[in-house]
Amino acid sequence: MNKILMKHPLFAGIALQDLNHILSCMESRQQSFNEGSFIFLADESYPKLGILLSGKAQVIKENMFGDRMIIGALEAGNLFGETYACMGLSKIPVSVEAMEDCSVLLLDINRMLKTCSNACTFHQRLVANLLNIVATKNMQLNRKMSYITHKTIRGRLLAYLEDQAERTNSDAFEIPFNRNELADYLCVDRSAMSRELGRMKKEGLLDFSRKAFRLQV
Amino acid sequence: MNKILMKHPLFAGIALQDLNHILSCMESRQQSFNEGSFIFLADESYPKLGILLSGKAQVIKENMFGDRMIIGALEAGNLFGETYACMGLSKIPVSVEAMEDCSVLLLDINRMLKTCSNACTFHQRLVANLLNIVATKNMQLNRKMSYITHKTIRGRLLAYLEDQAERTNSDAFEIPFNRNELADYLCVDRSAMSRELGRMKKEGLLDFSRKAFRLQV
DNA sequence: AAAAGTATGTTGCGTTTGCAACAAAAAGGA
DNA sequence: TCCTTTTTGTTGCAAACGCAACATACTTTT
Repeated sequence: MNKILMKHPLFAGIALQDLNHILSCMESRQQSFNEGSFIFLADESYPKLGILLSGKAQVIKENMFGDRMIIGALEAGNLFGETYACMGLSKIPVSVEAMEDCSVLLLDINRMLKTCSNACTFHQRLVANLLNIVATKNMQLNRKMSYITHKTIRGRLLAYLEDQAERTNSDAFEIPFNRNELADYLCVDRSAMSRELGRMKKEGLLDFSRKAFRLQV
Repeated sequence: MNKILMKHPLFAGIALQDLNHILSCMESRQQSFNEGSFIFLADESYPKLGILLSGKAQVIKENMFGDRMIIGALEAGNLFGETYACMGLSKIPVSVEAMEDCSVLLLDINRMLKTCSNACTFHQRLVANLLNIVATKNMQLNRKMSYITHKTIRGRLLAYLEDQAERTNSDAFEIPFNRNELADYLCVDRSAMSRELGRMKKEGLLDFSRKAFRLQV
């Protein structure tokens, strides 16, 4: 458990001995869930900060008609529930189901925000880390949105690739996605994207091989 | 100034007299900017929490080639810079330019996160409010993303409208957008969207008049 | 009530896209 | 090295879409 927590951005900059102190001071609970059971139940559970320590889980939303939509997959090390906890909702609007036997660390956001009586200085760092995590997700979403806003596949590709070039300060760079993942990320059909990439290469806009790209200036 | 601040979600639940105390205790600065001057300069300014008190401004990003992209418009009451401040960046990656003479309140995130020496209890509320704001933006982005992920106009419309129905607990509801705004929000062409709405009405999927919609169950 | 302005709906056309099915190339395992 | 699996590229086709230009309906102003 400590291995996962020590590496987790939520506890960045916090030493091991302090971590244990914090966890007890925040009355965190480590809890196990059997495969198929619900870690959070939509419209019933009070939203908490969850860290999946082991196992796999899914975030699920059921609509009015009762059909379930999978919003996301969780694996060991993943943080979940933080958006709803930080929003201060009293009921969480999604469910989280254990797809394997799971071990979970649950933290109460209110305990996190209130400076504890023993003036534990790491609370401040913890809150700053949480803010950092939520803000970073925010920026990642904004970034993705700025690509997807473009209506054509070429527009999305150029927006994405030019951003990568800018962020690596180089016209040549490697992307972290394979074609399938990139197409998913940009919300387009893989084969159509492949076709467009081919066209762009033929037009001399760029060159690429697998994950290595080069933009022509 | 106090009128705007009192209504601002960042200071929700904080009384007027406490607000003034907080602002001084956080060493906030109220600053004026002439039209055309930069409130933040990309890659130079240290990111702060900004609240536009009066005037209008634009968030701008310049790419490698120097052409500027308008990321967003700001008007009185708007919060800006919070994402980058909360991420703990040392330089802000975008510029904010005053489009009119502007008055701005600037807050240092670090002062906000550190409990002040006089144990001002409202700091906690302030941080909770900030977390709430960032998390809420997060959820709004996620929501929009869940619509745009659909590849067809009809898919996006149904995702959006069904979500509205669910959130109002009714098949009949009013949307907050006109056609232009809705098309922009869903990243589709207005006329194509209008055409699709017409088709869906003819197929009996839904009915609508202006901003009033009804989904057929 | 008429005029001007804004919002919404309609339509034709060429392009882009998703989809499906297959081909080729690269990576990984035995 | 051979075989299997995965990844990437190709292509035909029908459907969906963006775009532009215009028509109609509703609002606001005077």
